Amino acid sequence: MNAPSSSWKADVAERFDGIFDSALMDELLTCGEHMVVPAGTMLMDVGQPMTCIPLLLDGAIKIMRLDNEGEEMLLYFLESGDSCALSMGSYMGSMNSSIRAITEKDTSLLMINADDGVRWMKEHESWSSFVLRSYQMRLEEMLEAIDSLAFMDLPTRLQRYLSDKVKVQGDLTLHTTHQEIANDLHTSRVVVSRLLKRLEHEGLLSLHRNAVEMKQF
Amino acid sequence: MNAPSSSWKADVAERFDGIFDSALMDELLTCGEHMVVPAGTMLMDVGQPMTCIPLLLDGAIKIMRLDNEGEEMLLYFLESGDSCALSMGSYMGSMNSSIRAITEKDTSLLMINADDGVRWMKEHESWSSFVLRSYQMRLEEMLEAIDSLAFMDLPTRLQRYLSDKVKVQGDLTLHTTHQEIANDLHTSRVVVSRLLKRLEHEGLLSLHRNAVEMKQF
DNA sequence: TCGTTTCAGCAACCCTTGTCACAAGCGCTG
DNA sequence: CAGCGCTTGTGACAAGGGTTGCTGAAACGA
Repeated sequence: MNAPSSSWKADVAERFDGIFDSALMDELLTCGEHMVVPAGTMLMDVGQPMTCIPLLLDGAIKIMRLDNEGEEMLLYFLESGDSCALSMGSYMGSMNSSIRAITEKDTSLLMINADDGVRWMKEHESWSSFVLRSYQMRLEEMLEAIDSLAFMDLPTRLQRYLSDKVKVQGDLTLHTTHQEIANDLHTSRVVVSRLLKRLEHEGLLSLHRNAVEMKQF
Repeated sequence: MNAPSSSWKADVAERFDGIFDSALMDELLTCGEHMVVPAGTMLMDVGQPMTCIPLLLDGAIKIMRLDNEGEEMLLYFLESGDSCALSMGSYMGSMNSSIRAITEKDTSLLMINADDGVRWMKEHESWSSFVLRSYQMRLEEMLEAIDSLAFMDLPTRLQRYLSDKVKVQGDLTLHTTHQEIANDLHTSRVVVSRLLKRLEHEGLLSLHRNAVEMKQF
């Protein structure tokens, strides 16, 4: 991320080495548009047309579902090397996003034009194979989201959330507020404060203003 | 379903007309194995290897997720023309099913060997396109499942469930027990009885032994 | 026909989670 | 420094749902 901006091509080559064949790699480098976006940027929102397919080079993206009233709910995180399968929807009938995507960290992306993505499906087997694997991974992450909603109680979900977030952030100290956590878990701030306090008493973490410092996970 | 057993080929032709090109259609008819299974048959279970891809000609299949203790939870129904995207997993690394599939009605299926399915991905664009569209539809059904868990209360979920079931069954009278409904919604029998009673008082349905008769939906 | 099993109704109780109200502390800005 | 907004802590309470135990009725099988 700190290297000169021209180095993203090396990054792509390294990240997708062994996944994309070399012809496709060339196309990626010429057709793809590289961008670096700061944490907290909304990359995509519900109802927006999906004109491009993001490949994640570095950073992390939070994928959320919204209900009619605009209430959020975290689905999963995308990490380096992932792609947002839902944005493949453009290949299909549904042209509009049904989810919201927000960068969780400063993030380096390669944006692929949807038309190119569609064309490559026929031309490059390594691409279609990547897309399918990507769908499969998204499906499995959705299943995990369902598991946690259907089978786990809130304390457990909170711990899972904190662990996931530590892994994604790569930092034991999470710079976030109780309100934000509550939004992601679709519960209320008071409840989160209560549970966090309990975990602090159990010695699993310590609480600070705008920060949760995990001891273990 | 009542026609002579040789007529399934006509059924396939009709069902997938305009979706598969004629060359692929021929392959389907030669490679596919047709089977009719009675309602309540478990077609696939968690942990089983997925060696074939089912195409649904007629009937309906209930797709469920299980937790560690074997507790069930309904994800969605597959209906005529659908395919089980999760069974495409064989194309990817994950060879084992993470879901359970049970026929909801007497069901007519065309089973495709996974190897054939993989081969067709390269050879027939109408196949790869079908597979992708299928993934997309499954993803969207999963999103609905998540919506209902995250955003809806139990009375609402129950009504949705009953409506869905009426649509799938094609019959206003559902031949089921409160216990079964409770399993699908991952709650307890007593709670379902309570809520159904309330709906009966509201005149939305009437209750009988082993049956729920919907008035409207 | 009789005993057994399955299904549904009901009441009482409890736990988890959500809500409301309020207070206190931090940090920023005028 | 005074004032304000944002964040967190806390107690009391309400509601949704899950649990237990028991009952009677319907279906079923010998």
